[in-house]
Amino acid sequence: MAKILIIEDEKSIQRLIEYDLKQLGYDVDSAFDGYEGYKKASKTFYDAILLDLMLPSMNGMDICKKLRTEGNISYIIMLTAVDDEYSKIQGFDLGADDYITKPFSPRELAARLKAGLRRQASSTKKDVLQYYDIKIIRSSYEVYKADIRIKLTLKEFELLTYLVVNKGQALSRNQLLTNLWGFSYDGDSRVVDVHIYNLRDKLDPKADYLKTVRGIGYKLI
Amino acid sequence: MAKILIIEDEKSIQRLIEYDLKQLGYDVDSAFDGYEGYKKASKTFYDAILLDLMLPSMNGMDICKKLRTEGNISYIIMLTAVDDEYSKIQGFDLGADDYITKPFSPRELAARLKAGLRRQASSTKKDVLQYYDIKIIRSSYEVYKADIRIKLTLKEFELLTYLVVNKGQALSRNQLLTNLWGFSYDGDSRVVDVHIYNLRDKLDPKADYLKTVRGIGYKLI
DNA sequence: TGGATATGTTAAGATTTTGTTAAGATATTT
DNA sequence: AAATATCTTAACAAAATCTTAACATATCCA
Repeated sequence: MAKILIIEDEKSIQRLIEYDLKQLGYDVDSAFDGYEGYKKASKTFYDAILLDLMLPSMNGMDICKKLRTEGNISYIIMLTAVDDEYSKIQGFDLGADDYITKPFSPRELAARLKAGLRRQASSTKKDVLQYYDIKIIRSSYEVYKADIRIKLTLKEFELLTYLVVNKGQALSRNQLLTNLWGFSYDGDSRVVDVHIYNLRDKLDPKADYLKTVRGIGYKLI
Repeated sequence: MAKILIIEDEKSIQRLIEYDLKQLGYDVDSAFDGYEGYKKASKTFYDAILLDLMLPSMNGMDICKKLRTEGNISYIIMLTAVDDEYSKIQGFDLGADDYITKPFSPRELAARLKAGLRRQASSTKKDVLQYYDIKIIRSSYEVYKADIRIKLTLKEFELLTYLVVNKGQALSRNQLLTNLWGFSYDGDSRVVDVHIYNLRDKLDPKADYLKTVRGIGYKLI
């Protein structure tokens, strides 16, 4: 089921929404201040993000803008008490997909969320993926690190893309083999390790966002 | 920048779209009923037209049909609240290029518009295509490199045209075979490779804008 | 601590993919 | 029908990439 992130500091509202969405079968996660929410959203992929406008430590608009700049494609719904046209327009401008004014009925939220997610699902796959300063352009098979082109082989490219798409998750060697090689090797192939090594080498020998998960496989934090 | 015409009678929606598109740098014009919209569209050229289905004085379908009959080639996106397959099909049938259901997110509209305009600009009925110092004249099947005529065979011509229209994208052998040969070969034909080789040879043996994307196919950078 | 297990690192050679050439097949023109 | 042009195939050469295997190093757990 779809993963939803609620970024809302008012506990009463947050609890209500979380309860409701869980009842509807969504996989719900919450953050209670702006920065925490931003970190969560940029680390893990959520199908949708419910984003309060007024938040401690980092406001909704900034979070939205920053996420979009990083290539985040979650369906973002802004929650706010401010019902004026100005902030509504500004919200859209910064990349929100929908906008809902407090107080709202749970039914309305659910309906909009459902509609949004449906649209999301049908909308085309993103061509450009961004992970910090790494940019992946799928249609041309190009990768840039801080705007400098990095030449990757096909397997490296596929591996990196898969890691970025599933960022935050630990991916087992078997999962990688199955999804990128097309079948699972008999247990103990070291192919993945070698490609990971080469990828680390090409991307940045010093950086350590490509973590080893001992006993499992690898993940991008 | 591209000129866009919005034909929409609901002021709130019209204002929102207009604001957004202007923010994105488009040159926006609006009409508030069907007949006014039709007159504007047939008098002035717009790169794209956002056309509401339900309008006073002349409905969207009729406008679309009439414009197409007159040879209008603007990129037409239909806006409608009616989310049934029937009117969607009919919309396309009458010559709409895309179709978007209300309520839609401005981001989605912007994305579709951008994609549509890009398609419009590069591929459609342009007779002369230019790629650096290479000029392709489709109607006469002539190719010039720095104003010097280069004689290409038909397949070479088609291949080059396809590459130029889709420049930047890596094109798989299968995609090329399907689109230029009309069917996909059983996996491992080398026809494409040979034509690419000849094309490189004729265009400029030294230049390397026609890149090999190992494991995939070819692309023009 | 020290052996066991997992991962990092390297490089050779196996494999796959593409470049290149030319001959034969097919289509077009004379 | 012959001549010509174009396309496709096949074969070998060249290059890039992938995989394996081996050793080094790190981490875990008794």
